[in-house]
Amino acid sequence: MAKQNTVFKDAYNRCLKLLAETSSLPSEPELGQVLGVSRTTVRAILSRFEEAQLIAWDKRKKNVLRQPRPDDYFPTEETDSLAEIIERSFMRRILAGGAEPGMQINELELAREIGTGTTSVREFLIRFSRFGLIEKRPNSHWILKGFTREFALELTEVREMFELRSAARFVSLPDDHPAWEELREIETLHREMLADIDNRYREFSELDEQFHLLVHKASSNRFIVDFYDIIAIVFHYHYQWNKTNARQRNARALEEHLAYIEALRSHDPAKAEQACRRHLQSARETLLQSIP
Amino acid sequence: MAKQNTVFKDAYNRCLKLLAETSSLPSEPELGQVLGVSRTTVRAILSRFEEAQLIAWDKRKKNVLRQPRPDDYFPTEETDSLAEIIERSFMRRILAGGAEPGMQINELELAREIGTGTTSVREFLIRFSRFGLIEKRPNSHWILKGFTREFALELTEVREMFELRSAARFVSLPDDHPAWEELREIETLHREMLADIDNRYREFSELDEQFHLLVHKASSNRFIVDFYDIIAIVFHYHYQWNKTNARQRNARALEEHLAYIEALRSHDPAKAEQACRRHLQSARETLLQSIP
DNA sequence: GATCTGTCTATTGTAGATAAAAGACAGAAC
DNA sequence: GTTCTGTCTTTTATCTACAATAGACAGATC
Repeated sequence: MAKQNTVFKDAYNRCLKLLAETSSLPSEPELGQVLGVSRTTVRAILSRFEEAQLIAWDKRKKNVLRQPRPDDYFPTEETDSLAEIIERSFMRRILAGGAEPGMQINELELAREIGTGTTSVREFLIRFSRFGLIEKRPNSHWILKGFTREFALELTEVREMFELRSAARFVSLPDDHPAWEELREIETLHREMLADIDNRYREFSELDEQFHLLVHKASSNRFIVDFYDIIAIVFHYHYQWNKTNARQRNARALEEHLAYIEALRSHDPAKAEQACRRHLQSARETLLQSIP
Repeated sequence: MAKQNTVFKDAYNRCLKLLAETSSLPSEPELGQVLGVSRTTVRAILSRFEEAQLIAWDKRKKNVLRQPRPDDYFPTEETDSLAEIIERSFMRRILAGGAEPGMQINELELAREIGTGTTSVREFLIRFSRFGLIEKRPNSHWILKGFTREFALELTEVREMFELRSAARFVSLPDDHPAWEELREIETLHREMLADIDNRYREFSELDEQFHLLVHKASSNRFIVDFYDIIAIVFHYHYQWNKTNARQRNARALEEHLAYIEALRSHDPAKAEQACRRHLQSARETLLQSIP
């Protein structure tokens, strides 16, 4: 197989949802826009819809014939891109399995285990190497440096420098900057989640990422914003992995975020710095606690 | 061709130099150590030496038969790894040629131009993307973000944060830390270069990199040290590219480095910070001046 | 008994091939 | 005249294959 058609399958599934809500589909370019794919893919989807007798398609007319059934959808396993699959497998291995620092990583073995070609694994490792968890020996293997205490400390050190600076920039953003509106929306989400924390605490990870990314973006510095990728991936998998006291930890973090948001709103740099420091410190502690 | 044998050719050339200075070569493992290659490659080199009647090889005896001639060496173009070739071609294109921001980058076209396969170009672009100069549109092309004024400002902002912190760490290193010895050596090189500045100012680039890397390493933070790669590559090509007033600029930078080194030596954080700031500011100005 | 060599195997780096996806262009439909 | 569709070309994502290189092991040499 040369290329997975995951783009097609994922867009197909999303298009099925659109189809469920209307009696006739819009033009090809418009669909492409909405689904974020090219017209080639849109046309492939429409052809398949026609085959499945979901629509009657004649040039500009795309009339819906019937509602989609559950078995019209492609199974979700088939809609993930190869890169996502590799990332998940790899993170599971290094976080859960025997992740001793110094271990060698073998491209071929990884590829076989994941059931994919070496090229994709190799490209993943190259991309992943910027996270500082692995290192390449040219013409030879990769070395796992491990998710160690040092790693966490180095990561949080930089994170704190960057986030403090970003928060300082944030407070001085002009009032008509769209970030303020976004901050307000995020605040609302925080309050909603906190009101129903027992049921919703698992959703915190995503909101956490959204909030901190917004803060980092205020730096207008691509290196600072890009660095947030590293933090996000570490915390993302960290949340999946370490579930002890999750409810309580997340509730506390939500409270801290709210204080932090309020401080940003005050436009007072000193208040913002203080709230930021307080939250970052507890985030750091949480992370460190999870490392043996 | 599956794999270039540049490792072999480069090691062969270096081994020729060793051969010129002795009457018999050491053991295979020792040669591998010295040349930084595996025994397989060492044995390939020895075989070739034998064919070229440079040595008489019988098990542990590797007696030199004649001195190497200039034409025994492989031409230097053949000893560069593919990655180096691609990097150079690419940097030339984006720094010298029409480097309008927003331009699309085409893997296939680049590969054809450089005369290599797409895989290598692709991997290079992935690795290079962490420098923030290009960005990928999945399933589609890369976009050149360009060596712009914003890029330089964002880069120097982070650089200054990192270097100030590293310098602060440096002054508090214990007296027996090897960094102090290295600093002394670097200082000597500075004085030597300054004494013969008219002839040697072109060598500054390399010394500059060595010095700042030493400072960054004091941070003991892999993210800070890794970030220095970006600075190094930008300044490296920048020096090659912008030669106006090179002599004068480099002389000034050398003086600033010496003041900076002295401040580090004083163990006084305030002095170090001041000297660091002063130098970073002029480095920033120099960089900005070269951008249209 | 330590180190070296001969031989063999496993893995990486790179090219080439191919399906999926993007995108360009001309003519058709509004 | 703008937007859409049909068709075609180009480019990317991925697999497979193979030479270069690394690395392992047993027996030879010191």
